Amino acid sequence: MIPVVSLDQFDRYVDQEIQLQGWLYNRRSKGKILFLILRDGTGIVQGVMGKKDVPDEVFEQAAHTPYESSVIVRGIVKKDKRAPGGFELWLKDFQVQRPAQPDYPISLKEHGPDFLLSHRHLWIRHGKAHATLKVRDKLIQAIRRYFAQQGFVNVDAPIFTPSACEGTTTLFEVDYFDDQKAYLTQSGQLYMEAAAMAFGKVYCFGPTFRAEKSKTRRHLSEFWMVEPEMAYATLDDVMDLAEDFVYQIVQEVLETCPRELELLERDVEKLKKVRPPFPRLRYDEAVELLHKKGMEFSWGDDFGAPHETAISQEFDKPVLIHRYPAAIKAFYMKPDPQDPRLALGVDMLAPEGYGEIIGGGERADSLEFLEQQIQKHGLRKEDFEWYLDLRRYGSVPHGGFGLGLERTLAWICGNHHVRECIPFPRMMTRIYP
RNA sequence: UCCCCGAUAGCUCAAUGGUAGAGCGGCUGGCUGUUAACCAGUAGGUUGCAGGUUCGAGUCCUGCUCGGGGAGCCA
Repeated sequence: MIPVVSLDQFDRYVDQEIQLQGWLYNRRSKGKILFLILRDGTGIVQGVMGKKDVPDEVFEQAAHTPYESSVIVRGIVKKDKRAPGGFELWLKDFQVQRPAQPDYPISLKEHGPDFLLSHRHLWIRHGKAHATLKVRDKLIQAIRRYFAQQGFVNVDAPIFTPSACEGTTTLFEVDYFDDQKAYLTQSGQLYMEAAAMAFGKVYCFGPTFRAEKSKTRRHLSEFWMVEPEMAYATLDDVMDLAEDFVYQIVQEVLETCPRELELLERDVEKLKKVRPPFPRLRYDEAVELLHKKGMEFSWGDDFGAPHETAISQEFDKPVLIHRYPAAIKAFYMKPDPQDPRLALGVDMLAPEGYGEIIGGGERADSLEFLEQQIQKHGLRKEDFEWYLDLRRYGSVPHGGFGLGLERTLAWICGNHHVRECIPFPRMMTRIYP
């Protein structure tokens, strides 16, 4: 019985005959010898077929099988220094499971973004798109492992929510529930605050939705966010967690994805520098830094993308910026006891201009203050009664943050655009495939 | 919503206002070590849509559609 072996197991089958179930990725013909590039989802290998090694009809068929036909081949695994992956497969048989049409659209040459995105369902078979999604899987595993090891309980937040978290303009409306509008969630945070009062340390991890009219390489309409929340935690605790968390997940990806990062041509030396401590700047200090660099900026404004890039360029690690003006932050942020103009919020900017990957902070724990804030922001108090209950029944200092998965992945992979960092991106201009 | 850029063969792109082109991919053939192989042949076009200027428009003008990049907003 000839074993069916996947490409990532080839090192255990050197000089043995195996079967490979996969697809024909590419072909080079040299007359009486065929080089058939095969992929099986776990990797790519060059199959070598000499005309004398197989019956004529098998050779003829292999020479003319269209790319991306599904094929089952039999051959001997050979170590070979010339092979990019270290192995070759000396073919003894080549069976076409189902021939592809001869007009497979994606070639190994360059394509434009519009074409590739319209063929995303096929594009994910190829090169960097494929490698990025593999890294995404490992990153997700690292995230879940980290929180499990730190004693966090996974408590997922709902996708449908009854009210806006902060303003209604960025929400997708859903018309289904009786008597009231519903929205797709833009954050699970408020629910995590409830969960933290029940379990201590919690996190949620799921899709979030923003109906922003944003067309930039940092924006998706649907993206994934992981949001830890801790009871009895201060802003410093939140910053410590964010720092250690980002350090650990980057380390794990470096360890588990060396081949993918190489294929992505990522300069891993830059990622290896991501070790604690990360620089921590007060908003005031960040503003000063911008002024020192000759940029115009008024105290009280929020940082735009050019400012974020300018700040992150000064460091070779992620940088934490904390204590923003309260006026530009969300209603639930706790004011700084040292200076009530400031809120105990923190953002983390990724290096190399990848922008904000984390936003969070310490939450307001006073019932009276939150009631004022809800009124000040023009929110409907009845929508937030459950949230206020958390302050009525055993309120404690607490906080957490949200990390955007695709932005983090774009940074780790060195990808230009977040749309390549999610299997099927949803953007303002794109809902297909 | 605003600003900038673009749309020509399946793909990536050329073409001074004067006959619509190349490379890749497809198809046919050649080659026993190719690495985005190479060589020869061949098929493939309503130049995004609608108007306008002109003897003549892929090219200039106007409007529209679609896409890309960015701003604002955000992760």
